[in-house]
Amino acid sequence: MARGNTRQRIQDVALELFAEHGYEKTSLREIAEKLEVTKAALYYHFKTKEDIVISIFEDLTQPIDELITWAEEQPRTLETKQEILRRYQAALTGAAPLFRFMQENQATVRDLSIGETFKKRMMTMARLIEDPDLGMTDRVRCISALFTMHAGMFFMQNVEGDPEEKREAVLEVAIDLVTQAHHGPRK
Amino acid sequence: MARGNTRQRIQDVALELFAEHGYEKTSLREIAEKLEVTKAALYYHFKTKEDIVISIFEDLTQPIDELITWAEEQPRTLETKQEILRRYQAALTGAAPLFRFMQENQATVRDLSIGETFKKRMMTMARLIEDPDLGMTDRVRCISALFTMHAGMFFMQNVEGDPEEKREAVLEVAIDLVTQAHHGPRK
Amino acid sequence: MARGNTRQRIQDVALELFAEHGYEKTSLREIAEKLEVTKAALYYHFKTKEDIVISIFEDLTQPIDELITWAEEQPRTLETKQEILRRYQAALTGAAPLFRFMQENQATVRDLSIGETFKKRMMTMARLIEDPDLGMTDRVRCISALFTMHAGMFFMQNVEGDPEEKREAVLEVAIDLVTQAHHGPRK
Amino acid sequence: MARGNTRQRIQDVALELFAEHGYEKTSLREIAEKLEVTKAALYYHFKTKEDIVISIFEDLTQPIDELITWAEEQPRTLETKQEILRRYQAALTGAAPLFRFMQENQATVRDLSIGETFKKRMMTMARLIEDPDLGMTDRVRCISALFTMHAGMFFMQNVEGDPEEKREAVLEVAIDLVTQAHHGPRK
DNA sequence: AATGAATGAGGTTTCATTCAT
DNA sequence: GATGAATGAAACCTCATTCAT
Repeated sequence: MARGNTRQRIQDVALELFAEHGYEKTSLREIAEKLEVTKAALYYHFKTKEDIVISIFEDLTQPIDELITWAEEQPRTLETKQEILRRYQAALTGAAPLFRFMQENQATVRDLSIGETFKKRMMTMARLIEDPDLGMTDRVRCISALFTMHAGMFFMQNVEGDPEEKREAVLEVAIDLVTQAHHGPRK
Repeated sequence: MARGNTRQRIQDVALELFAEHGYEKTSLREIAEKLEVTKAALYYHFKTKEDIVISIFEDLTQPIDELITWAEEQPRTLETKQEILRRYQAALTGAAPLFRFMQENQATVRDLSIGETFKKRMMTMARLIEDPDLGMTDRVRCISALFTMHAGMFFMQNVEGDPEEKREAVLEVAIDLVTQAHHGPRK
Repeated sequence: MARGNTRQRIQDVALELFAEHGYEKTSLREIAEKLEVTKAALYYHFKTKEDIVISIFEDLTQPIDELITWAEEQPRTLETKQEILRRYQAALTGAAPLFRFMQENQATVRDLSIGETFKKRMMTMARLIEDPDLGMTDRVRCISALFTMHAGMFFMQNVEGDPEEKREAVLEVAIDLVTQAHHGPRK
Repeated sequence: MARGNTRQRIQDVALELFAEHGYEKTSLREIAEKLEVTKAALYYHFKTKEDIVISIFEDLTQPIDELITWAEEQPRTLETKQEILRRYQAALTGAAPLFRFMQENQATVRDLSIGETFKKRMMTMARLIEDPDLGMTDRVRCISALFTMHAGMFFMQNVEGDPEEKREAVLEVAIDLVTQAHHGPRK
C-alpha cells in the first residue's frame, strides 16, 4: 500500500494535530487513525512521541539556522538588520505551522528537549537585531519588531484584508521599528 | 493550618503549575500534593479541572473587562488610546501569571470553554486600539503596540535591565506606535 | 465492599502469581482480575509493579534480618551455627512462597532494586556459617549446608515422604555438614 | 563479516542475554541489535522466540542425556555414583551458562515446553544418585550432593579462592555425601 | 540470507472523576 | 471541609510475529 513516505506523512499529520490541539492533547492514537495505520507503525518510525516533535523541529528549523549563520557573518549595520527581518519573515512563512505550534505550546515545548534549543534560537535572533549600545527604549523597539512578525503570522489572520498586503505591512512596521531604533528617537 | 482559604490556595498553586508546565501536563495529583491535601479535596471546591482554570480566569480577568467597559465609553481619540495602553499594562502586570499561562498555552486554551471568551477579549482590545479608517500599515502598528506589551511581559524577562525601566520603555514604544499610526507616517 | 485489607490481599495474590509464573509473566491485569478489582486500584495501593514486590520482600524478609542480627551477637561456636541452621529453617518455612519466588526468579530479581539487598543477605548468611580458618573443602561443606536447606524447601517436594520427616532430615544433614566442617573429616 | 554462522551467533548472544536478564526481559530486539541484524533475520533461523531457547537447550543438554544413558547401564554401586558425580560436574562445567539460565529462570522455564523435560531430567538424576532403600536422612544427603554441585557452579563464584581448587572441593564434598549415605551413619 | 514495514495484542502507568464516610 | 478507596478510559510504549521483497 503505502510507499516509503510514511515517515513524512506521520510528521505532516502530527504537526497538523499538534498545532491544532496542542502536543499533550494530541494522542498517538489520533495520529495513527488519521493515517490509517496502527500506533505500532508510528513506533517503527519514531522511538517516542517526543521524537516525532523533535524530527519536525529539526526539519523545519533549518531555515532559521541558516539565517542566523548568514547574519553572523554580516556587518552589523541597519541594512543588515532590515535584510534579516525580510529573511526572517520568509522563514516564518515557510514553516508557519511549526511556528504556530511553537508559539502556542510554549509551556509544553519548554519541558521538551527542543525547548532549550528553541529559546536559544530566539535569544540569538534578538541579539542580532538588538544593539547593546542602544538605550532601553530602542532595544525594546528592536524586540518589538521581532514580535510584530510573530503576531503578524497568527493573530493577523483574524484581521480582514488581503494576506499579501498584510504581510507587507507587517514587514514595513518591523523595519520601521529597527530603523527608528538606529536613528535615535523618531521625529 | 489556615482554614477557609483553601479555595484560594488551590487557585494559586494551580495557576503556578499551569503556567510552569502547561494545563495538560499538570495533574490534579500534583496540585493536591503541593497543597498537602487529597485530590478529593479539590473536588469539594471545584467541580472539574476545567472549573479551576475558569475560576482563575474569571477572578483575574476582571480588570481587563473593566478596562474594556471604560474604554467603550470614552471618545475614540489618541489620548484615550494612550490611556488604554497605560491601563492595559497595569492590568497585565497585575495578572501576570494568568497572562503568561494564556499566552503559553494558547493551543490548550482554545479547546477550553474560556478559549472563545479570551479570544473575543483580545479582538475587542484590538478593535479599541485600531481604527478602520487607517491604512493597513497603521493598523498593524496598533496591533503591534498590543503585542509589544505582551512580549514585554515575558520575553523581556530574558533581557537584562531594571524591570521598572523596562516596563516604562515598553509602554513608551507602544504609545509611540499608536501615536505614529494616528499622525500618519512618522515624518 | 472490601474492607481495609485490600493492600494485604494484593500482596498475597501477587506473591502467589509471581511464584507460580514468574514476575515478568504475571501482569497487573491478572492480579487485578483475580482480586476482582481494577488495575487502577492496584496503583492506589502501590506506586509501581516493582513496589508490590518490594513491599512483599520487606514484610517477609524480616525474620531473616532478625536472625542475622541475633547471630552476629553470638559467639561463633559450632553450637551457634547449629542454632542458626535451626532458625534459618524456621524462617524459610515461614516465608516459603517468597523464598520460592526469590529462588526461581533470580535473573529477574537481580534487575530489581531488591536484588542487591537479597544477595547481600545471602552472603551474610554464608559468612555466619562459614569460617575463614577452615580449608576449602570444609568451607564448601558449610555453604552446602545452606543450599541443602534451600533445596529442601522446594525440590524436596518432589520426593515422596512425610513433610515433617523430610524437614527433620534436611536439618540433620545440614547440621551434620557444619559439624563435620568443624571437627575436621568425620569419624 | 563471517557468514553461515549466524544461527550459532544468535544462540550465543541469546543465551548470554537470557542468563543475564532472564528470558522474559530479553527481547528479540535486544538480541538482534547486539548482533547487528534485524529482528526478521532471527525469524529466518528460528520459528519463534521459544524455539531459540529450545535449540540452545537441546544442543547443550546432550551431555547430561549421555550421562543418564550411561548411568542407567551401570551397576548401582557406590563407585558408579561417585563416577556419576564426577561426570555431572564435567557436564555442568561445560554448559555453565545454560545451567545458570535454567537455575535462575525456573519460574519461566516451567511454563516453556522444555520445562517438563528439564524437570524430568533432574528427577532422573536424583533417582540415579538416591536409593529407595536408604533412610530419609541418607536420601537427603544424596540429593544434597546434587545441589551442592549446582550451588558450586554459581554461588561459589562469590567465594574467593582458586576456581580449580573450589571445583575439586565441591566434588569432594558431594562424593563424601553419597559415600556417607551408603556407609550408614557417619562415625 | 536477510530486510523494511507493519500489525495485533497486551504491558505498565496516569488521569480525571466519584462516592460513602 | 475533607479523606480513603476505587473506577473507567485512555495514554505511551513494547513485544513477538508476519510477509513481500
